[in-house]
Amino acid sequence: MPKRRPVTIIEVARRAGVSPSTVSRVMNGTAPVVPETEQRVRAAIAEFNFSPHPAARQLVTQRTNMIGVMLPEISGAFFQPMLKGIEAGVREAGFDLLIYSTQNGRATRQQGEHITDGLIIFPGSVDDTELVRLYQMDFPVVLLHKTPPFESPYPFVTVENKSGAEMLINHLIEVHHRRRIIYLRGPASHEDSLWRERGYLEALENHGIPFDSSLVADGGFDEIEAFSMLESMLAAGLDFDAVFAGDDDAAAGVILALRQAGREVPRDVSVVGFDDVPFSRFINPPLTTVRAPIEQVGREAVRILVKLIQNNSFVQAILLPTELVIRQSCGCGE
Amino acid sequence: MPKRRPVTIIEVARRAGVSPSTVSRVMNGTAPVVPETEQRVRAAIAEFNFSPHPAARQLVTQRTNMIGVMLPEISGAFFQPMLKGIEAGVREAGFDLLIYSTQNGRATRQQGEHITDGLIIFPGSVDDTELVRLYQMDFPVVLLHKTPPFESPYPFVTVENKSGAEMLINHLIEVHHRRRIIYLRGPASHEDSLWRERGYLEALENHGIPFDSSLVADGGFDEIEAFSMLESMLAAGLDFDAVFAGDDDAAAGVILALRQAGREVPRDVSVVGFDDVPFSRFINPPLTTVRAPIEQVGREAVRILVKLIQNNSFVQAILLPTELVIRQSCGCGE
DNA sequence: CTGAAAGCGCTTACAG
DNA sequence: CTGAAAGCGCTTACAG
Repeated sequence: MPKRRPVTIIEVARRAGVSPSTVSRVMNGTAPVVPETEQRVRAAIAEFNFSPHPAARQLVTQRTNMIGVMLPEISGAFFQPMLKGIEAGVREAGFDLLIYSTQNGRATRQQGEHITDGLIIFPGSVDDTELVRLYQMDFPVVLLHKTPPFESPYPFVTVENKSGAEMLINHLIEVHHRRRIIYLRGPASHEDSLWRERGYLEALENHGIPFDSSLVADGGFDEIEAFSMLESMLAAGLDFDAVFAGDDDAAAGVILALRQAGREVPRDVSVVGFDDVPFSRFINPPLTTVRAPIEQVGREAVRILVKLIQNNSFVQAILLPTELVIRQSCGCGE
Repeated sequence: MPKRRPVTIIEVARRAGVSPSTVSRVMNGTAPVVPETEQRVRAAIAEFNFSPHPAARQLVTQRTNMIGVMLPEISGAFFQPMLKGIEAGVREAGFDLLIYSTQNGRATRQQGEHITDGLIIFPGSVDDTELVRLYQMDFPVVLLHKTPPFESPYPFVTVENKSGAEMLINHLIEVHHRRRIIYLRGPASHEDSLWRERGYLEALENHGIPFDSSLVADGGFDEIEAFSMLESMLAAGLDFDAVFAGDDDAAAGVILALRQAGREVPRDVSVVGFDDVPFSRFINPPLTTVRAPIEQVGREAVRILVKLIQNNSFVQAILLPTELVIRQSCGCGE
């Protein structure tokens, strides 16, 4: 706790021989000020290295100048580029960034609307009734990778999951002649997983491959979880020649489990992921995946949120395109 | 911006038939209140779902209940576990987490001391004169992976870089008989890099291997930078049989450059990293490295910072132990 | 145990 | 163009 109290607007005003109102006006450019006065004020501000106390300003303006992001936990390779995009956007817009990780289900979010001018919300961090409550009080929110509940039509931004997954499965079928393709689902709260599954299903159907429910299981978009799921599928003697791991983290776990079981990737089994996170090109073999513009998703979300905060104008949804990235885990370029 | 103004302490007081003071006292447990009154107050609070306005409280208590972390940019695999540890610590202590990425050198930090009760500072994000300024006003700060300037003896937490690097190099020399070992430095502002270099030097010396300055270059603790550095060393025809990449990110870049040049890892060249970030076990070949307890570093830093904020009691420094993690990029277990 | 009053550091009508 | 005053929503001595 600072011993030496920071200087206030009063002392600056006194120094410049004006009223606090005038200092406020030059700082905020909120009313015309005679140039000569302005000079004196600026000099005093500089001399004291004055910066206004945010809490005081917040109290009267009712704006916090902060944007919050709510996420269930800080994990996964996905997280870094996403946060990077959000941070960049927030900074550009002149806001500060508050991180809420609702880890362990602790409900700190109660005050989310007090401490923040708007919220960016990840799947799994805020439940629908809370969302509705926020909507009813007109609080600015943008959803990430998640469509809003009917009663709170907030804008959302996500990526083309379905067509991305379809490209992936088409490739596996058409180029590598795989037919027994496992799909590992993500957490139930992630719509990404749902759409990817639909893409998977549709690609199968388009190629006349009958759906086998024993090939679909939970991978949690997570290395460890995908690893153990694959282990048990292997132990159960399941017959398959490819796996679409759900995302890249899960794909890393899958490849490890396969190797440990003596199955060679991609010779025996093709493995593909989703997202193209930074490490995907480095793993063994380099991962064939779909590039999701994660960082850009974060940026867009902030852009929309800031508009919401400022003008109340808003778009309904943004769907960013995905792109097939062929490396070697599918069987190409060996 | 919320249309429906949130309810204030006044309305709660009115509802409960008491004064705002009393409501404040039951909320903060700051003075004894007759049980029966307390009941009424609690009922009113619950009825209105009241939560006090943070800015108002801040203004009078001069505490923000926020901890800030300053970092130069959100990147590197290192970042995720570190932030995870910090987040967990902050949450545990009942604070909120503010992220300042001083990307592009934008100086938002000006108000860091206003908006935050204490700061966790990464190398490269805040310069020494700013640090001294903060110290002079008794502002709580903990440094990460960085020792403080003489005039501002803040506590810091870091890991055993030197002995970690030494273990690594010893292993390369003793087990794999490497003698021409490249060391790739990190950014100049990172003391980690310095200490690792010292460990490298000492291990060399202990084995009677003469130091060759042409084997030390900049890798930036970064995939891309390490990749190009290795490319140019290769192009220059430099003779070497191992590379200590500085950290794991750089190691990934190094391995890629080596492979692209037709050098096989680890047969032709051993490669080792530092940190043991999550992806290191997945790359090809699995990376031999040193495990730095990154998440724990974050947690410790918060713990110390919170003590600083509360009691002003403090420790000088914390040095967390590192541990050799042998996988295959060094040449083991092939 | 409880209330009335002052005050935290700003901004913003309202006068002039 | 500028100042005096009120007020943002709390907390905390000060009385009682």
